[in-house]
Amino acid sequence: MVKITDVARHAGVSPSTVSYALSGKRSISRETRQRIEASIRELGYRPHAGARALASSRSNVVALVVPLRTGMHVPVVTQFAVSVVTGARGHDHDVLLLTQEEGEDGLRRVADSALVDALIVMDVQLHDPRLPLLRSLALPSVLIGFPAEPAGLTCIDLDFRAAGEACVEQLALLGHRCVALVGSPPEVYVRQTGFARRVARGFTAAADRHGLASSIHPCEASGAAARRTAERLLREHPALTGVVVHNEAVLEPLVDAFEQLGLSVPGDLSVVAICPDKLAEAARTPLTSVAIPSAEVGARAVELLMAKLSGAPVPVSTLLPPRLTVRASTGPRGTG
Amino acid sequence: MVKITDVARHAGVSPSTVSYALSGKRSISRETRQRIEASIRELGYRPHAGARALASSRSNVVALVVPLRTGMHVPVVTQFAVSVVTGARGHDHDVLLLTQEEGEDGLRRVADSALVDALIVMDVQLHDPRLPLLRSLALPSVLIGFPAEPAGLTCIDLDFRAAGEACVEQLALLGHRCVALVGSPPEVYVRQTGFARRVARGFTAAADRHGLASSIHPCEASGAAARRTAERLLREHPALTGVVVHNEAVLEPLVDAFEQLGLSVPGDLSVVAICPDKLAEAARTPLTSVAIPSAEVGARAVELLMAKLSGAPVPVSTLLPPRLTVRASTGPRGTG
DNA sequence: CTGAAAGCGCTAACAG
DNA sequence: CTGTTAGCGCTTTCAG
Repeated sequence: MVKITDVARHAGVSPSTVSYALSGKRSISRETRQRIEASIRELGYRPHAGARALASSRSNVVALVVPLRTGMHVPVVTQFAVSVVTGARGHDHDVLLLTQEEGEDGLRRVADSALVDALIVMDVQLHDPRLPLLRSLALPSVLIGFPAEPAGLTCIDLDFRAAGEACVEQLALLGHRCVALVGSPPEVYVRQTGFARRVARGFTAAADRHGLASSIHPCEASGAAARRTAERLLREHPALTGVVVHNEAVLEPLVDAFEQLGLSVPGDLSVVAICPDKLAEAARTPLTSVAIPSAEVGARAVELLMAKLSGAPVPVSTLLPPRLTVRASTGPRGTG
Repeated sequence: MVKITDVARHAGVSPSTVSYALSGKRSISRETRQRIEASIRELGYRPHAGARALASSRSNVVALVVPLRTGMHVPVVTQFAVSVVTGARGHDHDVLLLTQEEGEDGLRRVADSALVDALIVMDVQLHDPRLPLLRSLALPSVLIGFPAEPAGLTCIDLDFRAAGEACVEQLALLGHRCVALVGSPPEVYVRQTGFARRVARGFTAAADRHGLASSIHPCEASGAAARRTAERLLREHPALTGVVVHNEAVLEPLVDAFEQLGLSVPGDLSVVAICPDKLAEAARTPLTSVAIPSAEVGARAVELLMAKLSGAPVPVSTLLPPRLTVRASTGPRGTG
């Protein structure tokens, strides 16, 4: 293994100079730096991560805690994780992958052992048991999703409330008077996941504001459940002409079900989804949708974390504004 | 921060004794060990990962390189990653997440800096550019998937050739005489991914062995492509009664298309999938399938890696035998 | 602008 | 069965 003293000798300087050349923490004459850089390249030097972490109290690794629960849309989580890795690499950090399963002990373990020097936690619940720990930990952290009480933390997410509102606004604009929200599976609401509730709140608030009749329907993530939900909607709300879907798994099955029940989309029924753009575009009937920008959330989360690591102040809350794209699944009421 | 000397003082022993109590590398009297354990608990001691890595030349971290290419089924990759993390934690290791994007440089970086002490690489191509590096690296590695020449490496995967064969055997058993394989998207074949080809080989070999007419059809991962493929199959192969599908994204759309074209499954057409059991079970018509056991592959990969880390010899190749489960999508020929 | 030297916290000989 | 001690490779004062 080639070490810093090897490079120093080869370049005819002291180890500390090599160290400073690498970190940029003090100025080095142009000539010296070039000699050092040449030596590094020539010898193939790579600083020992452990030694560096020991001496500097910085591991340059961030932990990413990913959820494994049912009801989470896997591609969204994955996309997010990938953008975190990419973003972290851009700041010379690596990413340690932790599963929800490890819980608070896992967080404490990687924090106390100085394995990582910051944390990104996904899928935060309204009353997440990890919150007290995260607040007390010396390490900076960024949460994806909003707990009931974000004070003392740093949280980021799509503004799901505004997303729910935007969907209704769009339907109202098109003249619809009776709308329904097909939401996440019941267990997602039960375990008090913030984003599901926020969509529901925004949906209801906007509907009330515009004087629309509205109802909310949690839905399991299966084709059969989608079918049942569609039947129930038509039976219980005969005046229904606008549907907001916040459930990736049932997007296509739901539209299929409506059509098999004799309704055309968007002729008889307009559908607005809250989902990744990719999904909305790929649907047989491309769906008008509010994007879930996983990659952007991931990138921003890393930026926030790096800011905190460098001591910069960051906002407690970062809410990304919803972006609605009109596609083929919406139209004015009564076109059919 | 509480360090090993604090624990040693508190327990009235030397630091090395604490270290040995932790590692188990030499025997400690029952009484001493208990005193040490009590002190550790009481003080909340957690060894500094960097210091430990520096002194022991072991980071207890393994790198996992995940693919990001199109045509990979995201849930399969994710499931695999999760089982690697879980397995690694079971051996007191953590997992560093790397993306394919980083390529060979990324591998070299984490290896040379001693950030990790072993590698798991997914989605290995037949002539993967990382192979020479992996062969030359001092670190042990395990590959998911088989390159053209696995000598000098450690590879594990489902036996996709046998999987392709098993599907055909099942169809032959049911009396089918003309079969087709709907495969991965064309780009997967083009970039020479081993598993796609192996399925095709097994499929063809078994068909020939049983005297069945057979054909192979790569298929894009979209509903529209599934529909086109279905139409084409019926047009070009009117005698077709058995279809093997190795493409998670088109499973449901393909069956839907067949039915919309007037064929019943399994009445007129039997369908066998190669996909995760979950998908096969969740389909509207539960699909007879050969399982893609991501979790098992991940767990086994970790076991192989840990064996290598401990110096034990491991086989170059580990092929998991296919497991076929009969569900509702297959039946004897001519039932319709 | 550069060097010398003192650790960072832990492990693993070596010694008993 | 336990203690002493010499590093592991790097960063960062302190000194010049």
